[in-house]
Amino acid sequence: MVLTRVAPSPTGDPHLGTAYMALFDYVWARQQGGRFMVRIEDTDRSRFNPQSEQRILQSLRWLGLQYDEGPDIGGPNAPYHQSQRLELYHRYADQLLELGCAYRAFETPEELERIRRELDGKGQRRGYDGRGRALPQEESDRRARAGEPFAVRLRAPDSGITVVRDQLRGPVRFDNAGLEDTILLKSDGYPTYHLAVVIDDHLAGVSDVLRGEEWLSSAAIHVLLYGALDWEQPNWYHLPLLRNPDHSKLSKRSGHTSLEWFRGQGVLPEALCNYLALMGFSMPDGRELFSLEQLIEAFSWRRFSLSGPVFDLQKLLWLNGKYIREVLEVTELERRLAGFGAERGWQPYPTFARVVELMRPRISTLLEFWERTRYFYAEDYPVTEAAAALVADSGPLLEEALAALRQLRPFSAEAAEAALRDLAQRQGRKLGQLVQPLRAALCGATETPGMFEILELLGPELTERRLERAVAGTHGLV
RNA sequence: GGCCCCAUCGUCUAACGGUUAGGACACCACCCUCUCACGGUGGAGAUACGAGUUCGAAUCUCGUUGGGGUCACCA
Repeated sequence: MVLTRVAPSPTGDPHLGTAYMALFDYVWARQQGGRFMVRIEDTDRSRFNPQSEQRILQSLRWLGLQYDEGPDIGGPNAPYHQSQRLELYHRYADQLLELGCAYRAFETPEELERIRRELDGKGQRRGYDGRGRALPQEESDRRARAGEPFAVRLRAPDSGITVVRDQLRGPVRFDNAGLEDTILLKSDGYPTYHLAVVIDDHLAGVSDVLRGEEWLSSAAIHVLLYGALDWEQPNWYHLPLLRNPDHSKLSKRSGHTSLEWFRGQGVLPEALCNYLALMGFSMPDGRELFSLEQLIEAFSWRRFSLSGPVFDLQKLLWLNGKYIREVLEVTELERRLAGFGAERGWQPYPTFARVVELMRPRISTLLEFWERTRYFYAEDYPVTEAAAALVADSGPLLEEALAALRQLRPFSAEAAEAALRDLAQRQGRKLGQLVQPLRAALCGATETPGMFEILELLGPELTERRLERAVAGTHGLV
């Protein structure tokens, strides 16, 4: 039985990298008929952020990556917060101490800092020299009993090699001499990631550990712990890290990494999942547009690439546009736009459905729709510099257009086209020379859907009012 | 710097010893056209380098180079 898990740390914004891992956790578990679980790794009290957990869980739900067990829905492996599992970690830390696989270290942060500097001076970039190993057992016990704070450190083997059997790269060998006596239990009583992850994954029966490549180095520590506790190892999958355009590990510094940002832009969750899947996986037939269901159907690790993919916002936006115009039904698109707008105070209006139709091939996000169609539903629409200039230069021409449009009956797209073509011909101009100023005056922009359709949607009243304003030179001064 | 991972167009990738090295985004041109998009057609653009194995290497091996990760009482 396959059990995968994603284990976010509630320290800040819901991260794109979390979604990336969760996506493959979800897909792999579903395909294997297994389960997918969420666990909260809240063992760092200094970075804990009380809002973070709910935002992360909500982002996962938004993406459609439904988990089978987790902090808010419970399940057979509760509790799902590491902060509520402290006795467990202590029990196994004690066991490791008894086994001789770990030892107490009493150095203070200041002492450690000094040790680190000494080692660095000797050209060794490591955090600790293992001096705590020399402490006699009785003294260690006595100081612990006396209440002196200590950390529990792994007693890394001095020789031999530890092999991490990564499912994606084959055996990865680590020289044990290069391993550090990593801290397993902090002096505040909380475990570090290394101890907690091994215990929790084992106890829950996590069969497949999917995580970022950043963990590969410390995977040796985890393998050692599984061995010390005589537990069977899970299958390891270290996935490549999403990269910034400069190829560094994806970070806030050079791009957007918060899932909430993408949602706020009006990126569709299915498009984001689809795009994330493309970061490493490829369909056998090369298709780039596919649903989560199709991904589950076709997924295979053999088709997974290991080079760190650069996250390309432009391509995501293209894909999102593709979903908007080709995947979603129009009515569904209307529903999403309405829902998106509602959170920001934008309401559908009488001509909304028709405007959606016209804008569909012209937008790549939901936000873009609302931002670029304000002239359809409000009078305080923005006027671009180019539009303002065009209007200013076209007074007489607009007056003629206004006169012609006043006569327009019915006020339909067809009639408007006939009238404007006729007017342009009488003026000896190309249609565009007439329509562009009109567009600028009526929409405040030089880039919009077809003018004839817009005239019909605006209707005679708004059209006349806006043109009168334009002719009077008060355009854009609402 | 030590250790570890990775290496095909600018970017995401296909090709699992034999292909004119394919597709997508982006870019350029043209078509469509009232603008902008969409759509269509075409174009430019890659196997990092060097050895080896082989009749034959993008593909296997080694080295070099480059990029990334990691070396916290953070995850």
